[in-house]
Amino acid sequence: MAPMAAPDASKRDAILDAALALFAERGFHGTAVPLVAEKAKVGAGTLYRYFASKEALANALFQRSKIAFSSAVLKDVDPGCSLREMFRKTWRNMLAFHKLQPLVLAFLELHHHRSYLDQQSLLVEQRALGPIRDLLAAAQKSGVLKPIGPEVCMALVFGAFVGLLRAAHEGFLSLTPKVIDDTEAALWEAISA
Amino acid sequence: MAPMAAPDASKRDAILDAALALFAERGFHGTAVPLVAEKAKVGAGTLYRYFASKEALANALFQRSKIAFSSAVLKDVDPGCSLREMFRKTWRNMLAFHKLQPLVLAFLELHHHRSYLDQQSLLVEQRALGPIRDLLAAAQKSGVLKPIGPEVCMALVFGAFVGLLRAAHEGFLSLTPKVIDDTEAALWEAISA
Amino acid sequence: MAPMAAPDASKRDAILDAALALFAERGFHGTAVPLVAEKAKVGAGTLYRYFASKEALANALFQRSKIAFSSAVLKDVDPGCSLREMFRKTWRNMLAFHKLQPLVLAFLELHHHRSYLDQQSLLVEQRALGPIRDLLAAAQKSGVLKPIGPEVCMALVFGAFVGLLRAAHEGFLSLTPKVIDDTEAALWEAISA
Amino acid sequence: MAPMAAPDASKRDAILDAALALFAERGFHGTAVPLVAEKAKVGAGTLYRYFASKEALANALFQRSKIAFSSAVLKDVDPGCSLREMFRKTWRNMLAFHKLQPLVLAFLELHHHRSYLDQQSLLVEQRALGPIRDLLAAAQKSGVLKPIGPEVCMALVFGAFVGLLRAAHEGFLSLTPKVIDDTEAALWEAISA
DNA sequence: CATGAATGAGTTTTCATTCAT
DNA sequence: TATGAATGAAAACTCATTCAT
Repeated sequence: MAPMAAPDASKRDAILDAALALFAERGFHGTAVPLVAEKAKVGAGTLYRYFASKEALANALFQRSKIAFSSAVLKDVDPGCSLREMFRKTWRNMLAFHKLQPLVLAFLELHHHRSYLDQQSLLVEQRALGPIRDLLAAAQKSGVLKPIGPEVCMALVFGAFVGLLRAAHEGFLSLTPKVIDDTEAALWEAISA
Repeated sequence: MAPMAAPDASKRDAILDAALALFAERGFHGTAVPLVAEKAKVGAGTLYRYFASKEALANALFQRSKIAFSSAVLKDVDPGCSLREMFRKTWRNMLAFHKLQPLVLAFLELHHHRSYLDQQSLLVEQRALGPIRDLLAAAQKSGVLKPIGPEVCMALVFGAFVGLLRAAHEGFLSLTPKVIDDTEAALWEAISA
Repeated sequence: MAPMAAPDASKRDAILDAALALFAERGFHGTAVPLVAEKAKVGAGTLYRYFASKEALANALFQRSKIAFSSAVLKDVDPGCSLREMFRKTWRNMLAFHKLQPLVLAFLELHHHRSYLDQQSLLVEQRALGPIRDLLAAAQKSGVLKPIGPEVCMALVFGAFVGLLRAAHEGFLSLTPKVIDDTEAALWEAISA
Repeated sequence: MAPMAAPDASKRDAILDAALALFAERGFHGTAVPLVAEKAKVGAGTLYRYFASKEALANALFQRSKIAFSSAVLKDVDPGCSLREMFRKTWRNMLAFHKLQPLVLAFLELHHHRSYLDQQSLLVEQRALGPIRDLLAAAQKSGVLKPIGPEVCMALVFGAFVGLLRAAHEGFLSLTPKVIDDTEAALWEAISA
């Protein structure tokens, strides 16, 4: 009944990609399903062969996006490096991801997902943030970071990141290499002990 | 024809308040107009005597909210004080505003308004941020703050603020006085020269 | 949320009447809601102000129909009469009802309602048949009727009645006064001791 | 173009059997074609190699069912016997058929077929009932049965039969041997002169 | 003026049928 | 020949907006 299995993965991806672009731009409630289908170049009914409902589509997209971003954040971050170096790499990863896939972050961070996220998606979100949280917790214990709690630290850094994206998105500033380096340095001062 | 003027301001406010609660919770597209009318205890038709359309209502609400928040941010900030003191006051104002009117910030910051904001609203937003921007620009010129551009500075601080709100909203942390003071100190380190 | 209350009873009745005609002809699943609305001369959305769903409409119609028919069956049946007389009156009531409101019986008896009837409707059906069942049970106890159980007796008589309706409906026979009297006599022989 | 001929009779029967089960339970309009195909363990497209349309399938099923039942009714009815004996045998045949193939009668009698039956099906129905009608006509001429017309007689007996099935189906009574004998006797009294 | 019942265009979703494999 | 993924027309239902009262 619930066709979560994918007979044609490329079509499934096309639908997810179309949904990403539209949800990022207009939000979940502001996007009509036939519009997603049209952008994915499939019939409206076809979409329902891959996702049981509009909500199921949004959840699948949310999970794919969360995993993609959180994987990218810690990519090539060498645990042997100093925390200073790891933070620099992490920050650059985040901005590189934004450059490569701006829609993923626009979808994840510019919108409020509460009204349709299911348990599974919340779980995925928790798991995705786990490694980052753990890293911060260890760094705070070691005394390199301020003892303000890993959640607070994440909220500050990630909030600032989203703030920059949003400002860039709305044309208030441009994410030049200088801005990236400046903000990275500033945030390191904010969180380092 | 276009009844932008309101014969009964209290009724208009009731509609805006109802819209605030519902838009903050479910977003613009997820909220039905008759529901707003019901919550405001007016007839659905009456709402249209005060606002030309659902979009017009959302824009009016956005403007009221932006102005309310930006006024609160600089409230009682003494220009004679040190910038350090002014920043502390500003930060506390932001969190006090959140405590008093959490829905206003939930509406403004948890949702994406692009799809319905009109020129007027964008203008109001610009104007509301002007004084803060000017203050930061002056502080950067004077060398108290890092020379990272007032927009970047605002994006960092305000983004971090929203990040904290969001994390609190989703239950990851609690905005205790200690957290407020810690984050204020951390962000001052981030932006001060 | 569920608008079972009726602001305009005549419109509600118009919808029920339209649904009766269409459901009787094409059945529940074979009838589109907009068709019902059109026949009732209301907008498609209006129908949903009076009935929460297509199922709710069908249940309301079922209940109205069951009550109408079961009331008609025992109408003016004098408990002082002989059972023979009461049966004759009952039989004539059933056929008179059919003549007056053929659609009600077509809806009730030509279709299968299982897939959408709710608990309330089943209860109404039970209650509607109660008096008839009781009458038959008493008559069997008194020895006037064969001791075959009131349910069996009802099934025979009512089944034969529906069989006649169906045959008439399909053009195999005509319900003339002679047929009505003949069948009444025949069925009396079937059930009387 | 119209593949009324079937290359593989067993597959055709599987489809008819699947349709029988589903149509009996949910009715024609309430049953999805892919569901029929799935239950028949054939592809959805295959079904259309055996039946030109959903309607054609329903008509074929109706005809098969009508013929099966009407054949069963007069099975082993010895024309040399008394009419009393023939009626008894007929009645038992009907109930035996119900016991063996309850779905066939549920499909035929619990639903209304008007909206999709074609001319051919109506003809088959007529022909199937012919022998029974002829037998009754002869019996009425001979004076053994009441002179109420063979159609009326059939409507009474067959209607009562369906009434019993329906009551049993809905749990109001159980078709025990005693009930079967009692009703047979009662109906004989109803129709015999 | 205020209302809220009425509406029809728009929403999500289903399904009879086709056709590329 | 058999398949089942694909489809778009149509289903049930919602909602921004209007207008008679």
